Amino acid sequence: MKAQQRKPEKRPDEILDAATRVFARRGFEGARMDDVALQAGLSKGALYLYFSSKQALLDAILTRFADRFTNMLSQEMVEEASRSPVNAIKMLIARAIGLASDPTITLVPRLVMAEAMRDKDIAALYREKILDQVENALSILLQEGVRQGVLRQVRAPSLVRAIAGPMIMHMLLSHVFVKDGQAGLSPSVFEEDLLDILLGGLMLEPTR
Amino acid sequence: MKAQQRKPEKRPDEILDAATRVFARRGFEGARMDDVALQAGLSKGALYLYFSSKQALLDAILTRFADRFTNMLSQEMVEEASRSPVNAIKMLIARAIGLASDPTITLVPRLVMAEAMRDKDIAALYREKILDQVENALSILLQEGVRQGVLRQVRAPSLVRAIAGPMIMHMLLSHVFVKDGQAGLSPSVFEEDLLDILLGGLMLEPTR
DNA sequence: TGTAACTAACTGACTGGTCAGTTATTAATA
DNA sequence: TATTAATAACTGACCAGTCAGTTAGTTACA
Repeated sequence: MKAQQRKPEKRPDEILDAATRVFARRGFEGARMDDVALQAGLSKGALYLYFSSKQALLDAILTRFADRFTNMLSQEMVEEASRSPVNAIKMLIARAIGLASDPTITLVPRLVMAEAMRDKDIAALYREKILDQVENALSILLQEGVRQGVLRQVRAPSLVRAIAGPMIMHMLLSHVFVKDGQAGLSPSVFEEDLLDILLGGLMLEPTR
Repeated sequence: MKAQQRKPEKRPDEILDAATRVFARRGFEGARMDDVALQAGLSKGALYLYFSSKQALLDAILTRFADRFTNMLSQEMVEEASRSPVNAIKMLIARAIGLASDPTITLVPRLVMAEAMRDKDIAALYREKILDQVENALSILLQEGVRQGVLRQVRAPSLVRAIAGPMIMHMLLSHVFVKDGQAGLSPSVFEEDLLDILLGGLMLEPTR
C-alpha cells in the first residue's frame, strides 16, 4: 500500500515503530535512515517532514516509551500494597516477568541499555523517567511491609537491584544472549523459582 | 614518550586497553580508529600493523577478557563448595560485587552488553565463554547445597538470574545510570542486604 | 458533473563531511 | 646497511540531511 493512501496522522507512530525496530537491531549509530524509511514504508525525505533529525527520532522513542511505562505500574498495585505488601510484590514480579519475556516490549529497554553507555543524556532520561519510578514504587511497598512486620528491613536501592536485576537478566538471556536450539526458561517456571528465592530465601534453615 | 621508545612487544595489550576505553565510551560503531590510536599513543596506520581491522580489535578485546575471567572464578571457591555451599555463595557474591563496583573492570561487560544487542556473534561468544561458565559454577554449588539439605531446590537458570541479575543491575546503576551529585550504594552495604535477601528471603515469617 | 487551481504528502538524486583502511615515506636500531 | 616500527597523507565507500520536482487528493466554480 502506497504511503499516500494511508492515514497521514498515524505517520509519527508508524515511523517511531519502524525506528525502534531498526535502532534495536543495528544500534543507533549503525542504523541507516534509509532503512528506517523502508521499514516505515516511506522515503527518507518524508521522515524529515515528521522528525527533524536522527537524534530527534531516538528522543521521541524514549519519551513515548516512558509515557507508556508510567501506565504499566498500575494503580491497582499501589492499592494492594497497603493491604498485603507481599501480594503486591508477587503481582509486581509476575507482571514484570511477563513484560521481560516479550521480545517486542523489551525492544526499547534493550535499545536504551545499549545507547545509555555512550550517551549521558539518554542515561539520565531513563534514570529519571523509568528507574526512579521503579525505585519509588518498591520503596513504598517495602516501607509498608516493614511497618506491618512482614518484610525484612533492607535499603531500597538494594531491593531495586535484587528485584529488577533478575528481570534484566531474564530479558538478556531470553532475547540477547540466546542459547540457540534450546528452549529458554519459561516465564511461569522462572516466576515460581524467583518468588521462592526472593520471598523465602535460598537457605532452607536460615541461621542469620 | 615517543612511540618508538616504548617496548614494541607490549603494543598489542596497550592497543587493546586503549580500544576498550574508546569503544566503551563511544560504542563500537561510534568509536573512531584515530581516537584509539591517539589513546594508544600511536598513529592510526600503526594499529593496522597489530590488528587487521576494527572488528578484529573488538574480537581480541572479548577474547582477552574471557581468558582473564576464567581465572576469576577461582579454584578456591570450587573447593569451598563441597565444604559449605552457603559459604561459597557468600564468597562468590562478595567477589562479584567487588568486580561490579569497579568502573575499569566493568568496561568490557558494559561494552559487550551494548554490542551483543546488534551482533549475534558477540552475543554467542560471551554466552559461551562467560555466561555458561557462571551457570555451570552456580549449578555445581546448587547441586551440592541441595544434596547437603541446606539449599532450596530451584532450577539453575533461575538461580543465575537471581544472583547475576543483581550484579548487572548494580553495575548499571553504579556506572551507567548514575544519579549525579549523589553517592551510589556502597558495595559493603549492598553485600549485606543482598545476602539477607537471597539467603534468608524477604519475608520475615515465610509461609510458603 | 467536469475541470481548473491549489496544496499536503511524498520522492529520490545529490552534497558535504566522515572515517576505515592503504600506501609512500621517514625514523630508529641492530 | 638491512630490517623493523611508525607516520602522515591519501582514497573510496558510506550516509545524514537537503531540496527541486512529482503525485494524489481537495476545494472552487461554471
